[in-house]
Amino acid sequence: MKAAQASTSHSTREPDLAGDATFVRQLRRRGLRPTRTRCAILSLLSETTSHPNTETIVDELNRRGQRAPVATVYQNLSALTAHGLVLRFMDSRGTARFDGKVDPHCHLVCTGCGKVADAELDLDVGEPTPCPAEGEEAASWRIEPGSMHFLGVCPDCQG
Amino acid sequence: MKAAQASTSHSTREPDLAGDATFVRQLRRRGLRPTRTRCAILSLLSETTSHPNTETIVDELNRRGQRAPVATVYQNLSALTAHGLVLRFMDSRGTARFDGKVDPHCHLVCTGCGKVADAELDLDVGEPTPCPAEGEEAASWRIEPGSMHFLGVCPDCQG
DNA sequence: GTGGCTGCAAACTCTTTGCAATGGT
DNA sequence: ACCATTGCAAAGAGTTTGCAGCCAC
Repeated sequence: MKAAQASTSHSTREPDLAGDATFVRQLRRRGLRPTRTRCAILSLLSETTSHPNTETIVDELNRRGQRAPVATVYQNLSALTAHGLVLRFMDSRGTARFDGKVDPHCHLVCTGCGKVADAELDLDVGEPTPCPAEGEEAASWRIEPGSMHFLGVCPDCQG
Repeated sequence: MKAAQASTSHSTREPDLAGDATFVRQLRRRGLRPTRTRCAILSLLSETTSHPNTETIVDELNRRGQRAPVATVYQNLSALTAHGLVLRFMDSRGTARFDGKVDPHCHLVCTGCGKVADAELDLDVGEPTPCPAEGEEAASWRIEPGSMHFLGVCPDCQG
């Protein structure tokens, strides 16, 4: 995963932006400052497929020595979401879940335990056609890639 | 919509179960007692395509003279959901939304304002195939009909 | 140096829980 | 009469907001 670019210029304190140069670049490209917390969040999300919630992300950051208060993590996740670096969606409990994988795929969300699994849909689904229901003109929505979700019951919760 | 069956037997107080016989039957069939609140909720949901949240439902009940405290409405919506009489899902803000239409269709959920629109998908989408990711065996999920959701940006929120 | 970010606390919203009173069968 | 449901209050979880101090540019 490309070793840390080590401490280069400025001060000698701590390996600043302790993160992977890839994340720094991603953040800069979107006009976001590459802070340690953000790099750590991106790094963490790129390594998992478990669609963690905010609490889990905070815990994992702590575990990695990249301690950050909840509010900051919320803010960062909002910023990253708004700039398209991560995908945010709600599980069946109404808790926000995050996904570093932004390319098209879909999610199975368990209505029993809230678990989320990635899924593939073998057919190439085009854009859904909004029903021009009450007042809603047939104007088109901008659908986000990788944003398809199915509610269901996971194997563990069946029975 | 089939006029009320009027007061039949028992007491003469208030038109009890002031609701449509259809809803009474639906509730009984699922083993739920047909209370006024439940009939009113079912009636209300059958008349709208706006996927109201709990607060909106409470307001609408009040407007119809079927006053009920929030907690009761929450409980009833949970019961109705658990028994498959209504569909519950989360909008992009993590607020629960309800849909009286349980037959297969899909939802567009606006990440900007939280609005939800019904949509049709012209192709017959089969079951999604879960990726057997980390620990998750290829065991199959039970997918609920009418539970497909897309995140996107509605016409009003674009620009 | 300046403006964005962090970090801590407090507030807010949505939802659930507990329990006595009421209502449906 | 019995048990589910109501109705009210209070607690709980997740998230947002405010503001002083810090850091990236």
